[in-house]
Amino acid sequence: MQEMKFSSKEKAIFAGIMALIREGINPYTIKVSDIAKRADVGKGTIYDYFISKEEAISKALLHHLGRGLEETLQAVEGKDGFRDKYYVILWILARQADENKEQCKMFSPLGELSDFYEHLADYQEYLQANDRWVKRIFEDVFEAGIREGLIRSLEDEEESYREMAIIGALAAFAHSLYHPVTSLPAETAMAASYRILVKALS
Amino acid sequence: MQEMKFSSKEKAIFAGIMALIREGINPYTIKVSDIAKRADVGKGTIYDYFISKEEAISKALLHHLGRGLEETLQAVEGKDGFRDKYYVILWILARQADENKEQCKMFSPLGELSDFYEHLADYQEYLQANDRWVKRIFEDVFEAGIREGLIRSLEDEEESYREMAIIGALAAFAHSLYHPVTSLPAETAMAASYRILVKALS
Amino acid sequence: MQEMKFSSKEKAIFAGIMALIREGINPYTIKVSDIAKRADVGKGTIYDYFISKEEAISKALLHHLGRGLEETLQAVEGKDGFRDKYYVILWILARQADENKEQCKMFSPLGELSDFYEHLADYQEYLQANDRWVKRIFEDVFEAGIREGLIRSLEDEEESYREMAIIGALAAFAHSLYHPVTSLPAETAMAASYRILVKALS
Amino acid sequence: MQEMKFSSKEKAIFAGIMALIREGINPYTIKVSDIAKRADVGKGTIYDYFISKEEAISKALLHHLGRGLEETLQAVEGKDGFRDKYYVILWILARQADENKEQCKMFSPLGELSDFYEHLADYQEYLQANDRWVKRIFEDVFEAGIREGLIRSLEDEEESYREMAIIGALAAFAHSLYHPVTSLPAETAMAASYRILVKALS
DNA sequence: TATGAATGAGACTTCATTCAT
DNA sequence: TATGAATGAAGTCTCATTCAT
Repeated sequence: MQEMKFSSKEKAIFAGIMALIREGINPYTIKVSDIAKRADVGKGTIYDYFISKEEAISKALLHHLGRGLEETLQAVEGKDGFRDKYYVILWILARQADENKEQCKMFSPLGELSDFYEHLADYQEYLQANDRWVKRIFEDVFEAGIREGLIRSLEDEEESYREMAIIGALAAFAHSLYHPVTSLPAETAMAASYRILVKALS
Repeated sequence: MQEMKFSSKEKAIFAGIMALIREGINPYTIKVSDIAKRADVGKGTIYDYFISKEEAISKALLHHLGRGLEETLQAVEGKDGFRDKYYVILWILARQADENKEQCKMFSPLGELSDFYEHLADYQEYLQANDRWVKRIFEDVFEAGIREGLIRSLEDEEESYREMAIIGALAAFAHSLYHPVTSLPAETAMAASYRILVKALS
Repeated sequence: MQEMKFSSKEKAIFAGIMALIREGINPYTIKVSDIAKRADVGKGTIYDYFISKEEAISKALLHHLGRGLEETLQAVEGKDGFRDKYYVILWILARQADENKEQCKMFSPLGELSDFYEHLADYQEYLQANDRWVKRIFEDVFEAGIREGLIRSLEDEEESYREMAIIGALAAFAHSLYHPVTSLPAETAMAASYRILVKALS
Repeated sequence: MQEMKFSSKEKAIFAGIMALIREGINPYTIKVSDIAKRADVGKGTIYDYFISKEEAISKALLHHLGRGLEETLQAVEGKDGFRDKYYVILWILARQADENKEQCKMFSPLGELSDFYEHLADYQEYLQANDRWVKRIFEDVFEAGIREGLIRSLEDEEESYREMAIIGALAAFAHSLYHPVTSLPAETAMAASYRILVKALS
């Protein structure tokens, strides 16, 4: 997955698409001409590298997701304690909430853009690759928690419980970021999310 | 809010839109002609009641959401214990996961359809109405939990913590429903969700 | 075939297409927007009646052909003697050479536009209908010739010879009309064509 | 005419174009990239030798036509009697009907591809060159016929009659080759064509 | 009030042509 | 000289919206 390199044009197109999304344009309403303008390539060039607009957007999204998760893992590994590792994820989520909304999807129950991804021949492959990143991120966090005695070491059959707990804790935080009515200070929401996680796993 | 009644044509249009979405058509790709066919009305009629396709879909979605939340509240009130009340919500989520994916959004951190809602003049009004439903559902559940001593009565400033906890617990369950790779038995996932909630709030 | 009536829009589109062709625009290079402009209808209207540009042009051509052949038959039946009947066809060909080039195709060895027609589901049906018109025209001419003793009555197996003879005689005339280098007075070419026919069949 | 030599690239391009046409691709829908692929040259190379796609196709077609006519003349000259000379042309037409449809155009009343040729600066020159070939072919046939007393020697003013007769006889045969409904054995059609010619000219 | 035939702006995509290498 | 990656003009077709009935 990581080995597959992209040409400079492909990378420019990906960057253009993500720039558009970051500006708040809905992936479903992006126009080819916008992508071309943003990526500073001709419209035809997009079709030299992708067979359709959908494929270009799907691949851009998935690629971005993969890169984001990879960076998240590095950030988590770069921290030492359980709390710091978890907070790193929360900060990344918070930053992404400002910039765009895609990254969060990985931790979210909803794959709203699946319609897009389904256009993709290697959809499942991509998705599994991303799942592997998520797994590694979670494992790194859990190991620290267990080492520090903050969370209990669970038997095998409860592995899925642990995963649900961290997803829930992250989703609760993400909800506070995205939900327009509630406006909670980021620190308070982070503390609450961390508390949910620790209590659920202790 | 409840007072605003809809004409039979409006209701037919709402029903047509929701039928389409339930069939798996993405709200962004619904065509006016599809709605008209589904609702068994002329295309022009839609513009007699809504100023644009976006408004029709937005209102249909929000109306559906409101009705769903109202029914959820009734179902929750119809149950007696904390556990049963919470499980009723989980079962409703599970059913909706089969039928469509919209309802869940309310509990989800992501308002993926916000582009649609934003076209709506009375967007905030609608949203707040739905939030009020959610609040009432959660309160009913929490009261039972406190009565039964299963969850602690929290001070005011921690109200948002309690809300985040239930949102997280529900989101964790919803994630297990929607995420294609994990396939956990519904009962196991429900038990896990309930456990997360109780631990977080005890 | 003849029973199929066309709506006023369809007829307008047919007329627009034929007007374009009569102006010398090659059927392969006609643009949808040109047709729409010529027919004074919206571009979209064309797709309400035909599934593609190709279908619209094919049907226009075939319809025009059918109408032309029908009129030719009537003109031939309206004349009395063998010579006059045949000359009517020649005059029609001469007129059409001025106006457009399609009609002649029926009498011509080449169905150059067959690429178009092949897009048509009911291509064969149309073609056979036109062939039937051609047959009836030829029969009417031949009967007069036999009555007048100008051409021999042929046995059955030689029916195809007779048909080839008249096609050849007509094609020879048509060639003189279209071939840019030879410029023969129309009357001379007609006399020659008639002479070829009579000699071949006597 | 013969003196104009073509470079190997030009000949490769001509061959590529004719290969495409022989495969049944309509000259109007040929793509430059197809030509390049077929001719095994770069797309840019085509523009080093021709100013446009149209010119390349036109010249390929005309060149092919000229070569075909040249070969036809040689074949006709290679035969001895009137009948054999004429039949050689018929066999060539029959073979070409299998392979492609272009060659026949010369003998046909219709220059359907004239739109192409008109793009050509030296269109008239080309056309006249081909006409000269056709004339020489016909003359060779006629001389034999006169020598054998099968056809009458005509006065000057009737030269065009003789030409029309042979064109008509050939067109009648070509029609039987191309018209999809009639399916006459080749030999029968050839005999009929020959009979038309002899009767017309006796 | 209700309709759906008609519209045309604008989307996606193709492909002839260019030009840096 | 030869190439083919890149371009963008221009094509086909869709579909939200209008309006005469």
